[in-house]
Amino acid sequence: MTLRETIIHESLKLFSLKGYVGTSIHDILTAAGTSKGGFYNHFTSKEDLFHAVLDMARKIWQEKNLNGLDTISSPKMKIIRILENFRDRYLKDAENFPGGCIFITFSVEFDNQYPLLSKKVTKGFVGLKAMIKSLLDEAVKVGELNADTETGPATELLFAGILGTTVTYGMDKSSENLNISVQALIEYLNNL
Amino acid sequence: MTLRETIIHESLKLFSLKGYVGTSIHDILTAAGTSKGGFYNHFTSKEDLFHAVLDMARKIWQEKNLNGLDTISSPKMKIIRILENFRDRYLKDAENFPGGCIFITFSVEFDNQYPLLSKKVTKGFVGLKAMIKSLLDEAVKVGELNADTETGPATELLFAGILGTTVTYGMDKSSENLNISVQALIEYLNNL
DNA sequence: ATAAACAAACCGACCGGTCTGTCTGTATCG
DNA sequence: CGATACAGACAGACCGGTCGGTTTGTTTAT
Repeated sequence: MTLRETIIHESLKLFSLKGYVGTSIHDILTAAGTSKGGFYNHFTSKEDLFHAVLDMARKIWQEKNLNGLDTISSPKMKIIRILENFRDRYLKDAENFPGGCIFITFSVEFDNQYPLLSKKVTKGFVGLKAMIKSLLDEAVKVGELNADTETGPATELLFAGILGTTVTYGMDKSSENLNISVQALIEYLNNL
Repeated sequence: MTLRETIIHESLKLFSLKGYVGTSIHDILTAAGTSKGGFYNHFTSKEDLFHAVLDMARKIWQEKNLNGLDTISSPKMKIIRILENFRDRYLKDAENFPGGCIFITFSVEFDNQYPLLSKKVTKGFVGLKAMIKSLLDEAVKVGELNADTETGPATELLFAGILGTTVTYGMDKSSENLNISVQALIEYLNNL
């Protein structure tokens, strides 16, 4: 692993644990075992690093949450698979996100304060929400859900449920509650 | 309003907007129109102020979310009233929480980093969760919900839904999405 | 006169970022 | 082949500015 990669990966973990503002360049240098010279040889600023970290986090998010989705044809089963991936592969991924979902941390840290960074983070959430909505619409189309199912409210509930579960798991780190929450969301989907 | 009260109220707003660490003493002094002397005459430290702010936030939370609850006897209607209060009286309360729910901000900011402060913040969430659980149990008891209703998962879903809605509203500040989310939670409760 | 309330200069620690210098690997010469 | 030139990688001293907190001094009310 190159120094640049090491810095990005260590920063990802530190940002997950302490947030962007709460993590100092010094913290990063110590974790990556380098110095100011090493850092600024690869990044022009802390914000430059942030963008690199966010890109890496996005890649990991996709790998974890969309895993195996291409082998499933049913849109309803696709949503369930996302929920299971979210529970089993993503939230518990302490190697990359020891402090919990980095997007939640960023979004809470940035809104009202760093609109530009906030906007970039929010984009990911919008994408997830749109994906859920289009899968629900498709499920209605192919008859997996009743034709009169209101996919708008269902999307909002599933999306809010995922976010809320993430926050809760960040606080109590309880696998048990996590399993119950996700199971409740799956059953909600099945009862639509 | 005394200077102490002014400082607490302005800090509440600033913490809601920028978080605890992100808000400097200088910011607070400017907002409250005072100086270091005025501040440290009433508080021994920034953390001392934090506790005062948290106590005030808790009071406001109760006033807003539990409003009118004592006039309702039905446990199910009580939960619905809480959800409506949460939507109409609490989240949109820009006077006290211009940057959104301060407890979410604090919990995300503190977990993994300030365990003592985190624990104090988490206590409030635990209380809300327990309240929802006991209201659901009571609803089962009085026959408002089927006897075989699993109140555990329902509690987790409602709780995660509230937290997720809070995070979402903090990001997009969309009243429309907020209304849809809360309505979806109410309908989930009615379909239990 | 006295004490509380407040203003503001000041302190050391730490912040992100710059700058200089060293060290190492490789290309280019005789 | 061996000496030299040079570029990129990295170390760490250093910069101005801001942080939370202390101290000193002044105003105000009793």
